[in-house]
Amino acid sequence: MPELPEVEYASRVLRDAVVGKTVRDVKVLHRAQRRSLTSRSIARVRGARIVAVDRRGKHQLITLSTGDTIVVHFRMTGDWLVDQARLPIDKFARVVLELAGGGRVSLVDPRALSTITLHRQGEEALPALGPDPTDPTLHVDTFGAALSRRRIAIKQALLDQRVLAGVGNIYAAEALWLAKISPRVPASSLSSTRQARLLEAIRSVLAKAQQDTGRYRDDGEGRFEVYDREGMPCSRCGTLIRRIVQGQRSTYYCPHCQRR
DNA sequence: CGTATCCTGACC
DNA sequence: GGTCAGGATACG
Repeated sequence: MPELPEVEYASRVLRDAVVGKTVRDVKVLHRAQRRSLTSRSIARVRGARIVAVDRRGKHQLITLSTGDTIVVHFRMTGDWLVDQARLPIDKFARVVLELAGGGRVSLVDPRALSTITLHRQGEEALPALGPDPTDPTLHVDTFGAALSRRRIAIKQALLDQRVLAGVGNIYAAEALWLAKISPRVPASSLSSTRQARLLEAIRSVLAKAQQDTGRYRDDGEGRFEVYDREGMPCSRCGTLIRRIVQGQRSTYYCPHCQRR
C-alpha cells in the first residue's frame, strides 16, 4: 500500500508510537534487510532516543538523539505494526524496534523488499528527489520544466522520483485519467495548460487518497477509476479500460478519454 | 534507453 | 508451474 498518502499515514502511526521513546533493541529477522542494516548500524541505534519522524516522498526519516538518521522505504508491501514486545511476533515482521517501556514497532513486509538504512549526521540520507507534489510551494513551472527535459512517456516520467517524489503506479494512472492525458505521450510534449492540469490532478488524487487512507482500512471496489480495472467501463464515457505495459509496469487508461 | 534483479504470496 | 504485484536500482 505504499505511495505518498499511505506512507504519510504510516509515518504518523510511527511518529505517535516512537517519538520521545528510547530504542532498547533492534532485531533484523530477514537476510534481505540485514544487507543494509548491519550489526554495526544496530549498535549505533541501541540506546538512542527517537527525536522525530518525517516523510519525504515515499521515504520515512527517523531522527535519533545521536544525530543519526534511519531511513525506511516500504517499496511494494511494507507497513508498520505497532504492538507490545511481549506479544507473539508477526509472521511477516522483517525488522523489529523494541522500545524502552515494552512497546514494539515491526516493519512487516511479506516480500521483504523494504529497505532500512542508517545514516550518520551530515551524511546525505536520501537519494536525489524531486519536490513532493503535496508541497504547496511547488509551482507548475518547476514541474513543467522537469517534464520538458524528458522524452520518455509521461506515465514513466511520473514514476521517476527525481521529477516528483511520492507518485507511484496507481496514482500516476489515476492522475493521468483525471487530467485526460494519454500515458504514452512524451513528457516533453505536454503544453503548459496540460502540465498545470496534470499537477492539479496529481494533487487532487493524492488528497483524496489521503482522506481515505486509514479511515477505511483497505477493502474495496470502486476506489480507483482506472487502476486494476482492465475491461471495465470508464466512469466518464463507458469505454472499456485498457491495460498496457510501460517499463515493466502495468498502465491502465481509458483509450477514449485519454487520446493523444 | 530497455532488461534483470531483489523477495514472497496470491491467483489462474 | 507460470504470471503478476502499490518500487527502485544496477547493468549492458
